[in-house]
Amino acid sequence: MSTPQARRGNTRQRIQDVALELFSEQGYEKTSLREIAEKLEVTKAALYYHFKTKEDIVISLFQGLTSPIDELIVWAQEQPRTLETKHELIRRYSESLRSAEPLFRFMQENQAAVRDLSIGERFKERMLTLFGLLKEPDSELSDQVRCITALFSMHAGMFAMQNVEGDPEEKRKAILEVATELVTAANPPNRRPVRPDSAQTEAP
Amino acid sequence: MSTPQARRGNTRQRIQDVALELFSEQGYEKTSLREIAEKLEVTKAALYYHFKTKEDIVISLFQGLTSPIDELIVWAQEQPRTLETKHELIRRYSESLRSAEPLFRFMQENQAAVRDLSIGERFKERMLTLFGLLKEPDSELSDQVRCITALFSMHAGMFAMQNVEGDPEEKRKAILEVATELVTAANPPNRRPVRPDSAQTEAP
Amino acid sequence: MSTPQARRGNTRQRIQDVALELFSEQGYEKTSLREIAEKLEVTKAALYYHFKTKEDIVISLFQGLTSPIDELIVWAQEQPRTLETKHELIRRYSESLRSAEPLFRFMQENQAAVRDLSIGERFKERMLTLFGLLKEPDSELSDQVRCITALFSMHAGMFAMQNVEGDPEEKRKAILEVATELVTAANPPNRRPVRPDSAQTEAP
Amino acid sequence: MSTPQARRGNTRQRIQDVALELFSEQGYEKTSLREIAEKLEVTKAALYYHFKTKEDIVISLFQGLTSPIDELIVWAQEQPRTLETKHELIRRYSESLRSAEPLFRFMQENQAAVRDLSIGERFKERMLTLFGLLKEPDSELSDQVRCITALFSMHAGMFAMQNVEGDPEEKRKAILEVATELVTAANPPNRRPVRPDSAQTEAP
DNA sequence: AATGAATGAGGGTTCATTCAT
DNA sequence: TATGAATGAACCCTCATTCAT
Repeated sequence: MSTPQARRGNTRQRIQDVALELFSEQGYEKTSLREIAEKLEVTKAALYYHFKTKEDIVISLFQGLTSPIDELIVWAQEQPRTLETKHELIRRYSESLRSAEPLFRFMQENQAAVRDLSIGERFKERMLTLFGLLKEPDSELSDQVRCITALFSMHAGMFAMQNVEGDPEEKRKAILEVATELVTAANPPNRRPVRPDSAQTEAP
Repeated sequence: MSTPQARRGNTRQRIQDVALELFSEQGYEKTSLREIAEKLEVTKAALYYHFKTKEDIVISLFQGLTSPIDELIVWAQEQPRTLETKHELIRRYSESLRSAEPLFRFMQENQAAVRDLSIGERFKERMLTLFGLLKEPDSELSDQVRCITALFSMHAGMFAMQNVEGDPEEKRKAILEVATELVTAANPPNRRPVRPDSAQTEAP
Repeated sequence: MSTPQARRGNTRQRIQDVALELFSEQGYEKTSLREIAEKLEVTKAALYYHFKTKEDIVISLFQGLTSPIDELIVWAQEQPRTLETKHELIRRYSESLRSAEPLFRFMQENQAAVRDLSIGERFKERMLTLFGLLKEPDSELSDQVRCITALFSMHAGMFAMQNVEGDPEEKRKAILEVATELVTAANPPNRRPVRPDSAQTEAP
Repeated sequence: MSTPQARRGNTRQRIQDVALELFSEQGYEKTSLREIAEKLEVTKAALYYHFKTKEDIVISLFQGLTSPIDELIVWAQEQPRTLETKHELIRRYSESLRSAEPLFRFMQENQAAVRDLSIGERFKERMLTLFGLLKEPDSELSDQVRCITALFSMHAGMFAMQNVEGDPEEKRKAILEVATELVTAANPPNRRPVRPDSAQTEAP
């Protein structure tokens, strides 16, 4: 399974795999490059052939994740700001997260470490943008909470439910369902008509 | 305000304050005892006079938090398992958290570090117990998600909303409101009639 | 057995007892004052009320031992330099050691530590003096070995024989017996003239 | 002689040399890795490249010694249990020790430290095995003392006689001579024939 | 594509010791 | 006759990183 021959040429990938595994198991700070190297049966120096720094490994891990999200954001910005769009937004988001579960677990559990890791700031921006796309500009506090909770539950959901029995895909659907409800509740249909400060009579 | 004389006798407290501040600002692993000591203008060794290990400092930080929660759990277990009880449960829980916000930020952002910190396991148990008190024994996946999300939103809520403007106390209320809704939705009134173990024929 | 009342006034003694116990059990360097203090249920500072330094404790431990040996040396120097005197010397020496066994175990097992402990040099002198009293001035190498071995076996004997079953007092006698033989052999009465093993009739 | 270039490739060896030197000069506990590193003009971290722990250095020092002794033990167990075998045993043992003098000085003077150093227990076993090979199964206490003394004198002998003038090789021979005598005396010729553990009618 | 050897900075922790009270 | 609080120095050890080969 990991004979020297089989390792030819895919060391970079293997480093990423092991790194993600250990990072999300033990945390970023507690995982040393020595540990990663040992598990791969290579030298620490070999890691430095493939990655410039420890942080670089993390960055590379996120590379497959950020562009899908960026595309999603672009897509959403092009759509009309309807409830349907929002529903579709989180549906697609949920989809994106499916393959990235360990990455999110890692991020969720290592926020303190990730925060000053350059990826941190970038990610926060995305979150705020998504948040902005979900909530109405002047919505009430509680509606904002609903939107944030919707996003968070999708991030944290999967591994927060490790103790709950059930098929992973079923869980994901359940989480999406709740998130959708929250978004729905955060966008009351009859709100804008009544709002006095800008007679947005979007009546049919 | 910080003359050597004025510091007599409250060093332990001051260590805890600075530690919590730095831990939740920079993360547990990235905060060194040297740093804490320097900020206090004492020696590292002085910290060791007051606390046996670095972990011991963390444990002491949680000491004021665990017992209120334990009491809350005991209280809830003595109440009838009604929706009102559940509402009151999270209302009280929200109250408990008010003073413990930095502690929760710390825990939320350092899960990886906290996990093998002895406090981690204990805390997880509490969460599972609370979860068990909120959800009905045989509730559907989506209802379980609602309960977990309710709990999580209360933990993460405050600092997840740092970018949202508004009075902290207002935010807390908004969060509580959403959490309450989630719990309500997770406990559909027409479910209980069917439950066999206690013919609660709550007529339609 | 160690009520606060019973401890009145004899703390100094108790420190010495515990110190000797721990020193010879774990070694001098590995035994910290904290450990001693904890076992006594006093503070480290209390030790410093009774002893100026850690080394001072050791010195005090040897105080009961050095004078008997000094007296023994004085006595021996006043006697005629006969074999009988030498026998009596080691007999009395053996007697002195009986009560000082833990002390010798400590010294034997912590030579490296004791060496630069001021007591070390002083003790070495005594040993050399005793050695000088046992051997004849111009004796052969092998006879010098016999004398040194006699002394050493008395020091190391007791705890070197911990694995051998038997009554401690019996052991001491056995050791003394062997030591006596060694001294006898090192002091052949008719030495140079007659040595038997190779009719070296070095007659004048 | 110690240019960076000349040092390449033999650092491990140099660490061992300096370590043994310092350990036996100052004691194990009192010798810090900083000291060793400084004397070698490398960093402490360099030591850790070559040895996993401080204890590991000690273990490596003993590696050249234990196998000769083990072989010696095996050899002796294959021989008939005669006096000649015993003589040859200690003769060979003495030979083994010749090159290991500093090591034995170290061990002898740091027993307390070595005792819980993993090497300690292993070494003690060897000693007991050798002891068992020298003494007769049911020999008297005094004979057991003779055997133990024989062994000990060979260990301690060399550096116990540092103050005695004479050629080292001559000293070794003298020590071996005395040890041989002790073993001889511990194995009385007329004991075995008669031994039915009682009625030892040792004819005149 | 990788290694062997090393470094500098810093980690948490422990020590003997001091001194005002 | 002790203690509470603190210190400075040192400890062993680990880390991410470098660089010649």
